[in-house]
Amino acid sequence: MPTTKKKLEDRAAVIKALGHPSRLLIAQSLMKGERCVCDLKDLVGVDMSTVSKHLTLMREAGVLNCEKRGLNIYYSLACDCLGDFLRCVDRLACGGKKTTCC
Amino acid sequence: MPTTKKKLEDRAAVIKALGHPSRLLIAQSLMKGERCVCDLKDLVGVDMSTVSKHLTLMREAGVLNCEKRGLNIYYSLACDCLGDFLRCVDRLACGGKKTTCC
DNA sequence: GCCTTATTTGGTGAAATGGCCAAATAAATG
DNA sequence: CATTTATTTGGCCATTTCACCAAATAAGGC
Repeated sequence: MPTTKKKLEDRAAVIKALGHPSRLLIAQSLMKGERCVCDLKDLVGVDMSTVSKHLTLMREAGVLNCEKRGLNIYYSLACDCLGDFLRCVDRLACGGKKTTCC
Repeated sequence: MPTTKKKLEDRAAVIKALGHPSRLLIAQSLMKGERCVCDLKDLVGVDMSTVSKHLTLMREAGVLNCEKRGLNIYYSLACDCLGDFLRCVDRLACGGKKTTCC
C-alpha cells in the first residue's frame, strides 16, 4: 500500500488527536468507560469549552463516539485497541532520553 | 498508575512525534530499515533542514535512534511495535468520519 | 413559557509549529 | 590544507494550536 497523501493525513490526524496531554488523559479515562463533558472538565482541569473542542477534534479524527442522553453527552472510545497502543508508547517514552547522539 | 503530569507529557510527546504526515511517513519508511537524512528528504519532499528538525524531534521524544557512519547519519526506529500501533490507528482512521453526532 | 443545566460556538491573544533560506559544523577525499 | 558532501543550527514568517471568555443552543423541569 503506497499510502496516499489522504490516507497518511487521516492516520496522522488520529495520532495527533491523542498527542496532547489533555486529550491523552481524556482517552485514558475513557478506557474505563464513557464520560460526559463535565466529568472530563473536572478531570483535565481546563475550561469546559476547551474540553469540548478537544472532544470535537478527537471525534472528527475518528477516535471517539458520542451519544446524547438527557442533558448530557457521553463520549466513549471508538476502538478498544488503545491499551496496546499505549503499551507501545510507554516502551518508547523517554526510555532513552537521548538528547545528544551524533 | 495515577499517571503523573510528567509521564503524561512524555507519552504525549511520543505520540505527537508520530502525529504529523511527514513524520509518520518517515516512521513508516523506517519500518523497512534504517535510512539517512537525504534518503528521507527525497521521500518526504521538503527541505533537508526541515527533515532534520523532524528527526531531532522524533529522536528527543524517544521514537528514533541514530548512528553516524562516515558522512551519513542513519536513523532507525527505537521500537518494533510500530506495526501494531499503526494497525490500531487504521482501525480508527476515518472509519467513521462522523462529522455530526449530537 | 421561563429557568436551570450541559454543551457547543465564535472571538481573541499568546505561544508553538513547520516551512524555507543561509550559515555553521563534521567527516572524507584529493 | 582546501574542497566536497551530509547534516544541523539559527533566523524568519505564515499558520495552527490551545487557552480563556462571552454568547448561543438544546433539553428538562417548574
